[in-house]
Amino acid sequence: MKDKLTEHSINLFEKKGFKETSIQDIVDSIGVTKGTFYYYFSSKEELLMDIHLGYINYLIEQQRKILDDNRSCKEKLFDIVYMLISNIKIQGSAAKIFFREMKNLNEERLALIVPKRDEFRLNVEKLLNDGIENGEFRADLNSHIVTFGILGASNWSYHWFNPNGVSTDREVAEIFVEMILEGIQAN
Amino acid sequence: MKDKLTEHSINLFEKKGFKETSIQDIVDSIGVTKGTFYYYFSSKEELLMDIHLGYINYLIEQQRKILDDNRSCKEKLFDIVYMLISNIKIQGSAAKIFFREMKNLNEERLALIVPKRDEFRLNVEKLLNDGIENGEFRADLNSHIVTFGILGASNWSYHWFNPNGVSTDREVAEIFVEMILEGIQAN
DNA sequence: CAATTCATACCAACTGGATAGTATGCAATA
DNA sequence: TATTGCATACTATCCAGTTGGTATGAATTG
Repeated sequence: MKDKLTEHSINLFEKKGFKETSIQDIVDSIGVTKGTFYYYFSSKEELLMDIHLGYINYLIEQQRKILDDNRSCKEKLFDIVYMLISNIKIQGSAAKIFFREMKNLNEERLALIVPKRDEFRLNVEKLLNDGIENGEFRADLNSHIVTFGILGASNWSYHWFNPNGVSTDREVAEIFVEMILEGIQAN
Repeated sequence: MKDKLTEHSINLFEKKGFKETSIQDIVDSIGVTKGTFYYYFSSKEELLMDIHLGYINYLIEQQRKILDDNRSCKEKLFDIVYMLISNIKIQGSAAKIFFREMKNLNEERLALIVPKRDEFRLNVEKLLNDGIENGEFRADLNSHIVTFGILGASNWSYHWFNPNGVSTDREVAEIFVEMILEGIQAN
């Protein structure tokens, strides 16, 4: 029941927003009552925190698997971009909530989320630095800013990417990584 | 007074969110009363619409100026990316509201905003196609998806770019456009 | 084995506070 | 004196969270 509440909440929060979705809306969508909700969650914000943690923890876990692999930096970069885009199929609604509704968490809770978000980004930055050191990437790279660029392109896809559309997640990832690695300039 | 109300609303909406900011909060921040607000706006949503229109119309106008110039596609691409990032100084709060609070507009109003957002994107896509035709950009480019990548990297910057930080808007734009044009791969 | 206790999982009704929007009033100004 | 630019007071509604339950089944005990 707790999972059911969370799943339905994610759908409703995505469509209508956190503040715009009442507990009543959530429990009505399942056919239970508010008592049930407060049996599983102590507050609406705790539910939101669960959603945030579910999203970011999954991403970090997947990233760790990729980084622990014994592959080139280029390949790892592709894997991370691909993972972010393919994750839209799995967690697209949660992604929207994560970036849109973060302001509804109090400072304490934010202090648990923000470092995880930063960790994910800094891992990419480190990957770039490793690639610069081993000669895979250009030596004159500003890895800090470039990381924001790569993650921006990838993360932004939750705004437009349709997992059931004509382009697959893999195609998009390939196009993105080719742009990032080789550029769009004609030779 | 109308501009003052709008400006203060933008600041409050950015910090607390649209639904979380009451009309009372807005008028209190200026020291007037709700009567004043409803003298200038017929509803809270109309104010939000004004903010959305102000943001997107400004972007389209700036983009038009860039595209009408007689410069290369590469230069125009740089100008657009630079414009988007430097715009954070001017309209950063409105940008956050634009992408975060769009769901608070009704269908009629959304139907006026979404085409403008699409227009901006399609203009970039056309710029890429022009560049492909005239040989500035690679012929095998998927301009549709690459456009999403470029705009993603640029737009995402409102999440992290600090106009008063160490990197200037111009530096970020230069790093982004170099990544987009030349790629990060070592030769 | 039968009675009792107890935790689990839910339900229904209510409260207190907040909030968008309205109706009306009033002073300055043009 | 009519309009502009506000202020005041009010209404109707909504909603998070609380309180006090009930049904069920499993474990405990006499």
